[in-house]
Amino acid sequence: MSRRNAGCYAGLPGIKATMLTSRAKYALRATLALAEQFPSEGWTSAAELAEMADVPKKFLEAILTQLRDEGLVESRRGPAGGHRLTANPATVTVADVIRSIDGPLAMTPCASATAFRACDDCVDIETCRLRHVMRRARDAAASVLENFSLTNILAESLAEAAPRNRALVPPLGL
Amino acid sequence: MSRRNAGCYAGLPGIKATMLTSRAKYALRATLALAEQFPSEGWTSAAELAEMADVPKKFLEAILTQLRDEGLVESRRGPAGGHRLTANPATVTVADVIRSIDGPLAMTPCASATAFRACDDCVDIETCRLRHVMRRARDAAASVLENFSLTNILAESLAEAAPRNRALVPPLGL
DNA sequence: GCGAATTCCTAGTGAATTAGTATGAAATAG
DNA sequence: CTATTTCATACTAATTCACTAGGAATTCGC
Repeated sequence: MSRRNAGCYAGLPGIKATMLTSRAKYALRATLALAEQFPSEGWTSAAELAEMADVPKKFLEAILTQLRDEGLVESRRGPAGGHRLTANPATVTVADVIRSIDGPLAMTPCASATAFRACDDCVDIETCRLRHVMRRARDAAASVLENFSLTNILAESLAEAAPRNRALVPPLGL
Repeated sequence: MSRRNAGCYAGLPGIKATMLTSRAKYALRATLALAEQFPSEGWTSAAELAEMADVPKKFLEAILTQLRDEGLVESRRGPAGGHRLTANPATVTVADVIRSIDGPLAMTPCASATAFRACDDCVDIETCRLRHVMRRARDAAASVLENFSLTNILAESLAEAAPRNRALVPPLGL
């Protein structure tokens, strides 16, 4: 099988990026699909979600397990079982989902707010000249990702569908 | 040999991040070292740089070649040969260096300003609900990384050394 | 031109990660 | 009891990462 995320910047030979993994992208699509179902009392099966989010079913199962381990979703076995968000999607941010799957947002461990530690090759963290920039870059990205909830995203795509209501685009909260 | 960047978030089992590669971190340390030499007429050898930036010499050679291909440094062979920045370090940003080595800053190709394209698994880029957030996150990070020049970083670490002069911390330019 | 210092080029290596798939056990609704 | 679902473990093939090795090309001082 060909891998869908392979060589994601493939047009530019040799150039690749520190990107989101497929897992994380799929997790975002899946949690978004779950957010649409919220707060129905029922459960959405992995098969349905795979269809909705266009993610390989078996792979999605693994991703949902991880999301469950991280506390973002809960699941139930058996017929009529499935998955659902544990919390109101208005309180679940894009940052939450990404962190659950791909780990910290920062580009270096020493710039992480949630999982700070020195880089393995760090000579002296006190005199490191890169930490501050990396921290500010992380903070800037985090302030966006932490202020977009799943509900925000849903609302934004609705606003998109009804272009008259452009003013409804949610505030950034920078 | 043990790898210095291996398992960079290792404390947290299973959790890893979309981080800077060692290459990019090393490239930053090396260009910073080169910025300190600027604008001396001479050339700094890879061996010296490896020492200054604490990077394995042979690996640094490969990194410098890449930086040269990207136009950030120029080199000269022979005794008294070496490398130097092609431009004033005040005009070279952290974003430039990262992009030269790790590629675009965006976490998805569809959110890239410099290398935009649809994700390989993109169903329909028009209705994609994630592109906008990812783009804003990229923009936020880029506005930091593109406004820190090598000279800025050097100046900041100087300000650090002389804590009386806190006001000298360079403006962010957000 | 000679020798030494340096970059430059082509390969290669071992480990880790990624993007999945396969198989079957455990739970649960009816 | 049975069908449906999650859950756990294990597996694979491709790719990437962090390097290293070895030697060719270039250039300087003499």
